[in-house]
Amino acid sequence: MPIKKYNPAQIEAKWQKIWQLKKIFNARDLSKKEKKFVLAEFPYPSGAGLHMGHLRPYVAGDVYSRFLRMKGFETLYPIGWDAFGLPAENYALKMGVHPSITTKKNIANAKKQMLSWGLSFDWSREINTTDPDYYKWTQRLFLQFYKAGLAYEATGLINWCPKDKTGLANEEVIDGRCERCGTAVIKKELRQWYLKITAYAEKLLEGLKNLPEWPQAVKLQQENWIGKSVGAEISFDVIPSASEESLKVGSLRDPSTSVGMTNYIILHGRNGSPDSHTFPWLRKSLEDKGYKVQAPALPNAEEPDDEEQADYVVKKCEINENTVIIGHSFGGVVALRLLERGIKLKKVFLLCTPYSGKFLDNKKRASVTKACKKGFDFKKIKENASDFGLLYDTTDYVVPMSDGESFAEKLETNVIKIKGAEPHLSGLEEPGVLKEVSPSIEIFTTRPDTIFGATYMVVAPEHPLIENFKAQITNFKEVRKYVEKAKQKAEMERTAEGKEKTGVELKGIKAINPATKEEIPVWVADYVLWGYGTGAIMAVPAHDSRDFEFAKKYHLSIVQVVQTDIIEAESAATEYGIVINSGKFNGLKSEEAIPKMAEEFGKMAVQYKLRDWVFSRQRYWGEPIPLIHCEDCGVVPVPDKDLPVKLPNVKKYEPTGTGESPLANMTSWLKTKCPKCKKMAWRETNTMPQWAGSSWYWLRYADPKNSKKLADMKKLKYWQPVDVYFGGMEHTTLHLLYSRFWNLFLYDQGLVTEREPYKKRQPHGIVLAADGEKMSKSRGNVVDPQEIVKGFGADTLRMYEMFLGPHELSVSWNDQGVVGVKRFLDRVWEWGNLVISNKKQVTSNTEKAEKLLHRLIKKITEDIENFRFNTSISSFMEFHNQVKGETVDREYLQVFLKLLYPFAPHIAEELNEMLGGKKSLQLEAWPEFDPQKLSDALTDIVVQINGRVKGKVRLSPEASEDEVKAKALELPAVKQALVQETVKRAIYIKGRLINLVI
RNA sequence: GGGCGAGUGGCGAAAUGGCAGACGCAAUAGCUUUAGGAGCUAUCGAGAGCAAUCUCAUGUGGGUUCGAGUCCCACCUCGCCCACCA
Repeated sequence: MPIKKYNPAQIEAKWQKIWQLKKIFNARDLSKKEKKFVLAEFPYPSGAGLHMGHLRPYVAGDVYSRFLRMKGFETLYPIGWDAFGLPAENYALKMGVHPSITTKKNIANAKKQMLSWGLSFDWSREINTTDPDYYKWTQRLFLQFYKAGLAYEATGLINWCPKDKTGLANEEVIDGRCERCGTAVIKKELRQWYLKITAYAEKLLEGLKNLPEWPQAVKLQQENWIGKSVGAEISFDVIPSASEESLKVGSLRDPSTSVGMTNYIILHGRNGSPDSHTFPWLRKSLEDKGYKVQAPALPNAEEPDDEEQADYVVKKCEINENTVIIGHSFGGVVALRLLERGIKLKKVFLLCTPYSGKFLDNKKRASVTKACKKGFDFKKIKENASDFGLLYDTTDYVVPMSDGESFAEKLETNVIKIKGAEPHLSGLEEPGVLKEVSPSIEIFTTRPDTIFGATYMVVAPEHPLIENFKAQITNFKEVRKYVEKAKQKAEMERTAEGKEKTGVELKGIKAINPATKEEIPVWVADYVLWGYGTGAIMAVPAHDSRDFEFAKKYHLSIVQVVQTDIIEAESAATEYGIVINSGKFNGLKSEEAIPKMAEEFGKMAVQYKLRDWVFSRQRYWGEPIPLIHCEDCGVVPVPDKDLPVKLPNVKKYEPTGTGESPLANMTSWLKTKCPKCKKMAWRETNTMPQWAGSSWYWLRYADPKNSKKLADMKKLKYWQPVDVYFGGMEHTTLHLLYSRFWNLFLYDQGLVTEREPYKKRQPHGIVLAADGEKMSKSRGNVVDPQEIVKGFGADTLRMYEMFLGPHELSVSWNDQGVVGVKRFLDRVWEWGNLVISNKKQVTSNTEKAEKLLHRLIKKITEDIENFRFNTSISSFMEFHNQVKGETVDREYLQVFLKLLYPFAPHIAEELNEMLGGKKSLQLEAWPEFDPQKLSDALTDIVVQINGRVKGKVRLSPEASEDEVKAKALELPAVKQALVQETVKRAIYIKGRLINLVI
């Protein structure tokens, strides 16, 4: 009987249709069976279609899912489309086709490709991030962040891609370039929405410890990205340095001659005077630091009138733009009245200043209450002072902390809570207050043990100290020039390797090293980064190589304070050692000195490299941020009932490049009503980044059509977490980090049942072209998977893709290699047909065939469980090479087809049907092996002499050492070796090997 | 500069510390075919030898072990990630 030719095109189309019709891959919610959730990263549907790189995780997930279903698990293997993003929009710009249209077309094409590969997705759960029914929930979750205080708007220097004309998150900048288009990223000062991922830095780090099934490399990469450092925060006082002139007359510092420098006015409160409370001490302390201080005795201190006292201050005190007012209690009210009058001040400190006019002790203070009831004109107040400091006492029993919080809200700042020496900050000495009111530079260091060696300080060019001390810095012109230049430089330039360090000293001010009490110079240099730590450092040139390099160049002093084993003449000694030249700390080891010195001079603190996530994009094709700006109510979230905020159809999606979204031109969409006060208001015009929709998508698969919730809680509980997540290494510090963050947050909000979303992460290597280079259009080395399907069939494509190499390693595609797999499938087809068409019913299999089959079951099962697909394919080939001469029955063939099914499902189904199988192999149980049938009665045991193979003896694998040894000694090669030697020792590995030591 | 990973035939690669190179590609010879292709059979790390066989071989150099591609140390090369991160 002629054998029908193997025709992959025909049988593949046939089975793909049957699978779809019977919906056999659809997962059942809340099934009694144990569940498995297999996930592969959903694709961005680009115009070029899916490529070889997509195939790898999808086929791996498919093999695994088909295997799990046969193993009896309720298996969910879903798919969807991550369809918002720049390429669709850029294409739209070029061709004038709306992104929704190109996206639709691309999805249809990608889906066709996936179906042609025979992937067993549950298509009933298909999702699309650009579908309003989906992004309604993306918006809703954003508001959840907003309401929890984890989404905030702030102006800052952000990464900006000049080509894509949008802001970028830190994670989207790869080697100083835009992750999407490769353009060098610049820094731009912009008002942006941020998600406070830093609030989850510790949780993201901690969570990694509970992910034993994640590859170490992925965990390490996330750990490094979060970048936790433990060290100390230490404050260095800043003082005006002696001017040239004052030096001439011999006095160190004469405050009266320092024109334009910071000066202080202390305003006492009700029932106070310049000589009461902490004021004399505070005054002396500030004067000791070199500042001019005025402290008027205000009129009618017993029952004060705010306006009268303000008049008095104007009359009696010298006030200019560099004046800092410290207003204690009612004195703070007076300071605010000055600002209301249009008097410009540098900074105002409110110390326990009343706001409500109500007191915790319920006593009446009529004059104070009266003044408070008048209210404050905060608009004017904010206009006239550049900065505020709100210091409130946690032990105060008169003025409530809520008064401080009210001021904080109106003045858009935070309350600094201090435990006073006496309640209401009225002790004779209040060091907490002094620390806050006197200018200082906060630094972070991991080496507080070297503080005695801090011989200068460096601030980043963006540090506000520079502007704050504008008046005192004598070489300000030079400084400003340096700062401007540094800000203009692209990040890449600034951090370029081997670049020589530059900087300018801030002449006219000095810092005081809190350990040595010495005055040290302050520099600005761009080797200190504004974005990390506090944007300022104490420089210890003896023990930090960067500081060393800088100190050498600018001839700054170098003081060694740690003795290390390694003697280094021309570089810094950065290792731990024994502390020296450090007073009472001498002799301590660095490890011991670090916590001790941190406590002495500051406090232990933790810093992370992770930055908050810049979450707004100035582009069209993304989820609109669901917020409304109202003149009276401020930022108001769109109420749930009005979600989704649909992306409007616009004619022009051209990015403006100004930092405004194209949506800003859509007046009709832009104008809306404030949900709170119903007055006219404006919509937020920024859209969300690419990564928003994918930050929660796996949750939606549990219940993709739910219109009431992002997913039903019971269904979530059944399906979560993802058991295996297939995806690329490139998402480690992008999607994978972001989605863990969202999930951890949603867990804290009680919206999901699992802390961590993915139990196991299975990364895959890149599929390279035959030349070992990345496949790319420009190189012309792209292999289109559809060409392989056309030429050889999907089963060949799938198996070859798996056969290329280990799943997690990069592999090179080799066109010639494909035929090897095709040949194998041809032979399987032929062999199958031979067994099926055998007229004489074979009733038993040969012993050898039995052994081969049970070994294969064991091997394939273990390989799939460990994602070693490449060796599975080898084993199939090896099996086939050995079994083809043996006689086997039909059941035997069926077991083989079950094993083959996850890898090459079409051919397996077809042969199974020809064999008389009535149902899909998917519904069959996975074969079990019989351990009894794995080995032969006799086996070859290797005989070695001194570890070198001399021969083999054929014995039972259960043979004893003596038996094996006796037989081994009979081998001619062994006899010959033993002519002049004797066996000193024998090592026997049961059933495998004997080594004779002579 | 820091972290992680990898170096095995002409190529992709395999090998719980136990026969290195399974499996596949390419190559060579033969059979088959009008030819090309495809298929089938055999050979296929290097060197020596008529041969049985022997010697050398897993980036380099040491070490541990009865025995090392595998474990340890140092070095070299490549890849990835981070990077003036205080």
